[in-house]
Amino acid sequence: MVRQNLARRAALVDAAIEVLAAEGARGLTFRAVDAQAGVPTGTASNYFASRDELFTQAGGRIYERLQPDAQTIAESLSGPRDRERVVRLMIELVDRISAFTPGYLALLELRLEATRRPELRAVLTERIRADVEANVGYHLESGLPGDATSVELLYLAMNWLVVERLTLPDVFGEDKIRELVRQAVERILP
Amino acid sequence: MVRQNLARRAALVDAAIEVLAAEGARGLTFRAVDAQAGVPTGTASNYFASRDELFTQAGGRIYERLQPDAQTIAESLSGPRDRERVVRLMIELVDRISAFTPGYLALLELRLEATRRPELRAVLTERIRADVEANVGYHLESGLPGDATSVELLYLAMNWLVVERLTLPDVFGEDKIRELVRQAVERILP
DNA sequence: ACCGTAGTACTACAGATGGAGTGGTGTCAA
DNA sequence: TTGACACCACTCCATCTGTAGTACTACGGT
Repeated sequence: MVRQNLARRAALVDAAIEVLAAEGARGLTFRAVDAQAGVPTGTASNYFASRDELFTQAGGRIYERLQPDAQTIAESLSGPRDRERVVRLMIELVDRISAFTPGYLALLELRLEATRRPELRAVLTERIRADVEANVGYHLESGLPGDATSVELLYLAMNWLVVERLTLPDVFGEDKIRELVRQAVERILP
Repeated sequence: MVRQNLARRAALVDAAIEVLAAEGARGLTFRAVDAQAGVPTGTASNYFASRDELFTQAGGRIYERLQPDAQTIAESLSGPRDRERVVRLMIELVDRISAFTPGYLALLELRLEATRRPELRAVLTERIRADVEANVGYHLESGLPGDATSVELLYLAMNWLVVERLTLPDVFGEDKIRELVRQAVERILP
């Protein structure tokens, strides 16, 4: 029988994210999720019909957890709308993502797994397209400098910057990363 | 006994790259390499002392195979040194990487695996740092427009663009990708 | 206060897969 | 003849899935 305990279901999905980051996509098994969540063996089996469901639900959940909280958004809407503000927003973005390292690594694992699972690919494509569009829309409405293309280019650069930082931190140092964020904004924005 | 047949060893490393792309890091096993290379079970065990060695050797090999060939380099050194040339170089870069999809996907798998294997992390850090430096050096010496930071920013943007293209091709379409390459160059270069 | 029922938590087991490591045999060439 | 190698076989071990079954808990009805 499929279990309905929503708190436990959420805890299992969060555990799945941790497992993805720590063990990779192929390590995402019912057993591993059980262990990570600290619940008895067999529990995840009772909550998810298949591994595929584990992947798609993790993919749906990660984006919720990577979003800025209300306070961060509110702060970003105050003050001058200049390039310096965008620099600070981007630094905040990179730091926020880095603070949820397992989530971002899990997202990369899911992207790679999406090349093998059509259903997961559909979920991620939908989420990420919406995220990019939301960022563009937010940026344009807020009166910050830069057009849609600027936002997309910043999206590209910031994403890979985070990849570098999280996977091979010694390629660029911390200082260099901050500097690259600043330079990216200053050169990409008109 | 450790085997010395270099041709076969190379074939096994190349097979390892294919396995990484197709099965993920955790799927990189001696058995899987044997199967991919079409050699009898147990062969990879005779050539590599451990899975770790398989990872590091794959990491070392991928970058050789992602480099442009001599002809491409020669062509890039002829003609005018303007932004349009850089646009074409970047499009060539993105297409060349996309043409070796398993290699790039394997590299992503290796980056993720590097968060768990210090030895692999050291190898990749070394290779990638050298690659970035080489690109910067090449760019500056060739008289193309743009400074070191420009090259680094293009590196960031192009890498994630390839990630998008290879993992979730429907987020941006093909045309959009070309357009983003062009826009990246035009905005990042002075 | 009692009891039945539904939904869960937890345990256990059956069945199956797949991989690591190693030893041995046959082959070929110097 | 000797050394290196291709190929094959076998043992041991770790792990996963799927499901059945038991124990617990809360809650509504009486």
